[in-house]
Amino acid sequence: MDSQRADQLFEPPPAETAPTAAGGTFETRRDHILHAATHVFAQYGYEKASMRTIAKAADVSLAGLYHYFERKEQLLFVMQFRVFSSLLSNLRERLVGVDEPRDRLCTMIRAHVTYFAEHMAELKVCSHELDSLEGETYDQAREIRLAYYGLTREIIVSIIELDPPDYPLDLHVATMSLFGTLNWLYRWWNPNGPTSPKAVATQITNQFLAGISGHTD
Amino acid sequence: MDSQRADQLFEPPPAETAPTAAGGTFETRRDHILHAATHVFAQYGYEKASMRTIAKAADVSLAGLYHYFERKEQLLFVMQFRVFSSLLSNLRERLVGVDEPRDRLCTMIRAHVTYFAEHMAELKVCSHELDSLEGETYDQAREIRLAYYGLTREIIVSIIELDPPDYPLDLHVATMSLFGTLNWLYRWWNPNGPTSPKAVATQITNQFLAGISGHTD
DNA sequence: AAATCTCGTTCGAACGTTCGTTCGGCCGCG
DNA sequence: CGCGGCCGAACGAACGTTCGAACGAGATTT
Repeated sequence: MDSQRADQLFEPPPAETAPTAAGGTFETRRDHILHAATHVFAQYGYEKASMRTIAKAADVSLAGLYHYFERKEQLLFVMQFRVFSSLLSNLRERLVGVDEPRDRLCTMIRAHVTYFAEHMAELKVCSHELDSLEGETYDQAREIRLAYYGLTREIIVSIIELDPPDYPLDLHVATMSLFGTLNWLYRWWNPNGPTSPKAVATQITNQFLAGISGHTD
Repeated sequence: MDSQRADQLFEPPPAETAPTAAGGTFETRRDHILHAATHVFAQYGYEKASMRTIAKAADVSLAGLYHYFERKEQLLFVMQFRVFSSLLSNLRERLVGVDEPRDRLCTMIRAHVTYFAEHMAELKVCSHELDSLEGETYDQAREIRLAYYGLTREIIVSIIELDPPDYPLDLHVATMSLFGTLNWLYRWWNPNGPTSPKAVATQITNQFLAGISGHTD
């Protein structure tokens, strides 16, 4: 139970344990399994993905899988928690030194789209399986999502204050319409297809900026 | 098998069969079950929703449920097909006589948001369970979705031609960003909450119009 | 140096439950 | 009497999870 506490998820590798495993340290094997599970979740969906399928994808036995993760839910939780956390910390890093509100939004969207392009399966699962966690695990994942939302909303607020649009604009609606666009990407966009990450990020930024600052003439 | 052919889904009630059922005609009971199933799908998700739960929600026995729908998949398919069809036909109706491209977009968004507000569970399932169908049923549902997409895209095209934006704009990206905003509504918007359907529709319209017609000054 | 022990790692096999689906027959109306 | 509507009970399969044993390498004992 406590092994799912957030503050225990990023412990540094415990000194120098010598593993007999075929892949390296405990953490390395754990990451490998999590990575495999993520792709199975992305392909089949959380409910339809079975522990047996995940075990095969990770090249371990069914029982061996349970040596690294106590429950199926833990696979989803740890994955979501890591992704949301790195998404947020990555955004905070990139925003350092960027002061102009419009530049900050541009940075946020580019960071998100870039992260998506590099971690498609992860973000697909994070977008699609938001409600598959329950109880405390759901609350913990939700907490980070809210921080990510809050940060984005503040950026939008500062843009609005700088240049109010002609029409009344609800901030929650504006923020969620941006997240809608971003979180829907996994349904149609292939980062390796004809439309480059940069092109998508630029257009979404332009559209959204013009949308909330725009003047309906 | 053939009972899932699209053209057989909207047959008028077959003359005057006299049902012994507690609710009326065969079609009436079928609709009642479908309605109950939709809400179970919306609450639990398609995979996690069991036929037993659906049967209880519809107030029929498990075996009785199979008298109206051959397979679980058929419940989802018929529901999706009906919703997409009425969404499309409803939009076509409302667009009759509306010629100004911006008015047509406004009509489209208002129609979609209104439909969402009145059929929340249906659209939630349609948005979230797009990949839960397989094979021919998936293709049939996809076909109507594509028609809906095409109609929306054409509206956007005509707006662009009327007033090109300052920046290069990919039409597919623009259309999908609108659908992203609309299809993400079910995650956060409550039509009975403080933000009215009209307010949401108006703001999404304003934002998107300013977004694709906007001039980044 | 050999024997014993410890412990993290791995697995085959099974547990109990729930799933979608089916079958045989009961009921009541025309 | 016949037949569509309906159901209790069961089917086989798949699910998440558990258990006990085997394995191998390092530490400890003899």
